[in-house]
Order: sequence, then structure tokens, then C-alpha cells
Amino acid sequence: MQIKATLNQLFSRALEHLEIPSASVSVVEAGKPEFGDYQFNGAMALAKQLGKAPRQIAQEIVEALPAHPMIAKTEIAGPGFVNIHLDAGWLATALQSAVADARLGVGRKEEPIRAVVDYSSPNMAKEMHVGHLRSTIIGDSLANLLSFLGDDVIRQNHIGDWGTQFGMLIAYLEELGEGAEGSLHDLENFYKAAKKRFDEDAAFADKSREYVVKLQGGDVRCLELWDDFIDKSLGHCEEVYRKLHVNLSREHVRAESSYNEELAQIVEALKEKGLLVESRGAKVVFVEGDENPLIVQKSDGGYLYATTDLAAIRFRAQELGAKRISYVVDARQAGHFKQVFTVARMAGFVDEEVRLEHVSFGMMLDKNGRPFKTRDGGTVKLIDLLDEAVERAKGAITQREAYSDEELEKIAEIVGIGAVKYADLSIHRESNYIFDWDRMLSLEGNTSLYQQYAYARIRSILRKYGREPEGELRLEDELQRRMALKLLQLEDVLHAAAREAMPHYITGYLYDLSTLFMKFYETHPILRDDVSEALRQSRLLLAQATAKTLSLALELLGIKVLERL
RNA sequence: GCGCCAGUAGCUCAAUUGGAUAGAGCAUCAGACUUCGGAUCUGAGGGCUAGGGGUUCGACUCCUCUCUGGCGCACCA
Repeated sequence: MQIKATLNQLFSRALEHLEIPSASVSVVEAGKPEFGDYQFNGAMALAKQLGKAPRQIAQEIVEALPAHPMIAKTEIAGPGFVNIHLDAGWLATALQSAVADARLGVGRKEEPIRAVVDYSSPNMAKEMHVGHLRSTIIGDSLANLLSFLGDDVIRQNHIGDWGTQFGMLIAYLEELGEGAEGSLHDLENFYKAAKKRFDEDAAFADKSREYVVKLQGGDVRCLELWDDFIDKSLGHCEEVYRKLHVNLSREHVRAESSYNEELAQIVEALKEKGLLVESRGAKVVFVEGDENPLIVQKSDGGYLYATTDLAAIRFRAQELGAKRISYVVDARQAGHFKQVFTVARMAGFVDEEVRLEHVSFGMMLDKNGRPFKTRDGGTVKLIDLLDEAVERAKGAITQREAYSDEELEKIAEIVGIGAVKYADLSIHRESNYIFDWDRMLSLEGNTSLYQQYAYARIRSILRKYGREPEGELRLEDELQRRMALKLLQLEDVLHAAAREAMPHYITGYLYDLSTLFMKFYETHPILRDDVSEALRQSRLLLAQATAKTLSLALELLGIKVLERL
């Protein structure tokens, strides 16, 4: 149910009827309950243009507003606000049909587009570390969301599998000979060991450089070793994705190296467009307003990640036919993407109508506001962080004695991983965020555990009742009216979150919803004997709608729910 | 030096993109249990939205300057 869009349409019609050019019709949720459910604030802005008093304009708009069962009444308040009160009967009916629907009444986009979401993008030379966490979590939820709303989503894991350090790694792999695969188990140490050899042994360093050249020249033996290495490294990433409940697998991998063949063409295309300039021996493209150009080919003839990014962007726009390409990459890359996007458009790799966006996010900081590191200052391995989340979650489960070890493990995994993801998704992605175990595993406040607890409470009631609720949904009071409205706003919230790639809109919504439910739960008994059958059915339906909404929205965020905690 | 981003309650964060009296949680204080799961709920205090100036009916939001912090600035990705 798209409430806002419906209201906007009605107001547009009213403005058309009054022959007012409907410039910026925008109905927003009312700030306070006494102002109704929604408000239209356009009258004040139109006052000057029309030379009339804003309240007068508001009056005319209200009179021209087409009748709709959704609207109970409108009233003009203050300087010219139009307050809109939705009809309780309509809310009840609409919610009743939404609960019965598998998608909770959320439609699919009428004009779906193909959308590419580029996220995670780990470097194959090392193990995944906390620096990959936010991209992976935010990107996955964005992909889930767009897909649910009907877009044709292509996930792209642009893994870093090419570059000079691979010569070193392959040289080391060969040096260890057969049976070296075991040492790949700990990629981090493998990298360190190779680096040590590289720094300490000149002959090994030379051999490494030689291997880079051989690899890039297509030497079969080198490619075999490289393939093997990437395979192992990717296997490690898959383990992380599995633990993180992230929907990325090999089919989504589109590695940097896969664009190798096209890099020369990219430079050639830029040249043909007359964009290419030689500067200090390198081939570059200057972008207006930027002192430094985008370098696409080094003075030694080598290509850079800007070149690869251009090749990828062209592939996505032209081969995949994407109309929206989202890069979920940290904010430090803002300058880079701005240049790449501009050059891609100048070169005609992407049309005007294609939306290119850098879904940027801030850094992950520790409790003291410093970059997140281990005690000795090293990078934190992602796999260790996730394991710790699960361990800590066990401690947060108060009734852990009631479960077998196996059950506890399963619950702790869902709680722990959910906490890590929710903590990330619930803050404005552009800001840096403080990673704090105690807060994210708390049951109080805007946390995953609070939502999971609300869900488990409802499931407990429904389990006890044992049947499917049936009957009429009736909104008895203001609290239930607000719950119904909140539940029906799901689609509006999902659309806003998808449009702006802002998952925290969803978590904020869920928190509102579960706090409303908790209040309802405290004051409205459901299964108690003194509750009439009609009321019981109605309250069961409301609780069920809440549970389904929590479960659906959390699933889009990549977070699971539990029947019991 | 140039550029980008941020600064909101003691702390951690919101504020539907210019709307009415800036909202939550933690912490503090005060309440509610013969519990449909109290791991909850109710209430109170706490703000010159870093600071100045401007734009307009109306500014946390837009423009401008200052201060503070973070990050990026040619051949790494």
C-alpha cells in the first residue's frame, strides 16, 4: 500500500483542477498526532505566486480534493497547513487484506529496471577484514531490497585479483611446492610470509617481478598457480559470506582481471573521443573543476584501477543494460568515483538516463572513536569478528540453560550476526560509526535483539493459540490505529530506503513498529479468558501483522528471526 | 595549500530533504509485576542544533564566513 503516493495524486488532481501548475506536490507524515496523519504544506509556498492568502489557497485545495475512502477528513490549521486524517475503517480493511498477502500488500514496481549493485569487493591477496564489513552488509541489503521491489538486480563482486602483489604470492606458492595448499588456509600469514621473503631476499623479489610479467603475458604455468590461489582465497570469502548470511556466491564474481582484455580499448575509445591527454608521460583525462586528472595509463604502459572501473562501468551499462549502477564503497573514494562517473559519461560509455551512484559510507571506529584495530594495532579479520559476535551473543541470551548446546549455537549465530548487521544498518550510512559490542547486543533501544524479542513474543502467543486467526480486524483505540497506520506504511518506507539507498529508514521504521507493539502488548491482553472472541481475533490479527512485517523487513536487511529466544 | 564530509541532550544516534513545540535509546531519578515471555512498560529532568551573518511566511536542513575534527589530493587499489 503506497499511502503517500496515493495522497500525492489526489493533491495533484486538486491543483490541476484549480489550474495551479503542480510544481512540487509533496504530502508528508504529520509531525504530531494532533495534526492528523499526513499534512500538505504547499499552500504557504504558493501564496506569493498566486497573490492570495495561504489559508485561502488551502481552503480551495481542500474543496477541490477528490473524495477517497482513505481520507476521513481534512482541516486547515496554522498559517495554511492542510492536516489529513485517514479513515480508521479504511485502515482496518486495508490492513486485513495486507496480512493475508504473502508480500504484505507491497506491490512490485510497474516499471522495473535492471540494477547493478557493486559491493563487498575483497582483495584476493589477503583475508577479508573489518574494512569489508560495511560494504558487504549495506550492499547486500540494498540488493535484497531492490530485488524485492521488483527490479532485476545483478550483484557484482568486483574482487581484486590482479596487480603486482600477485607475482609475489605466486612466486611464494611455487617455492613452497606441492602441498603448499595447507598454508593457504591462513591467507593472512601466507601474505606476510611472502612479503617477508620479498623484502629480505633480492633474488625472490626479482623472481616475483618476473612472475608479474609472466602472469600478465599469459604464461600457462603462472596462470595455473594464480587460478589456484584465487580459488582458495575466494573459498575463504565464501565462508565469510555464509557466516554473515549474505547472498553472494561465485556467480556474482566479476573480477578485476576479467576486464584485462578491454583496458586497451578503453584508452583507445577515450582517445577517439578526443578526451585523452598525455601528461608527465602518462595518459590521462582532465575533468573540469579538478586539478588532478584521471590517470588511465601509467608512463610505463600499465593500467590502473581507474581504467578497470571504466571498463566495468561500460560493461554494466552496455552489456548488462543496467539503468542504475550502485557502488557500495567507503566515502574516501568519493573523489575517485566522481571522476570516473564524469569520464564515463563524457566518453559515452553510459547514457544520461542511467543512474550512477556512489553509495558511500563512513568508517568503523572503536569505542574510543579511533579506527577499529586489534590490540596490537593490526587489522581485525572479519571471520574473527563474526566468531566473536556469536560467542558474545551466547552471553546475551539469558535463558541459555534451557537450550542444548546445538540449539544455543544456532540461536547465538542468528542473534550475534543479526546484532552486527543491524548496528551497521541502523545508522545513517554516511557517518562514521562506533562499533560497540555492549550496545549492539543490548535488548534495549534500537537493536536487532529488541526486534527479535518482539517477534518471539508474538510467535509465542500465536503458538499458544494454535490456530490461524480469522475474523474481523477492528481498531479499538488510538494506539491500534497508529499501529495499523504504521504497518501500512511499510511500502512507502521500503521505497524511500531503496530510492536513497538508506537502510536506516527501515530500521527506524521497525523500531517505531516494535515499540508500538510493546505498548499494545502491555495493555491489551489477547488470550486471557475475559477477552471476547471478537476482540481476541482482532488483536491476534494485529499481532500477526506485526510479526510478519518484522520478519519481512528484517529479512530484506539480511537478518533472521527466531521462534524463541 | 586546494578539495570533500561532518559537528544535534553527559554518551550513542534520529529528524520523512524547507514545515507547527528538534525526537529516541543509554546513563540519572521516580513508578508499574498472582509475567498471554518483566529480556517489558509508564513518567521526570536534560538543547541558543559548534559560532557569527544572510535568504523567507517558516532554517538542524539552503547560501556565506569563522572555529574544530576526519578524509582525499598522478602514475597503489
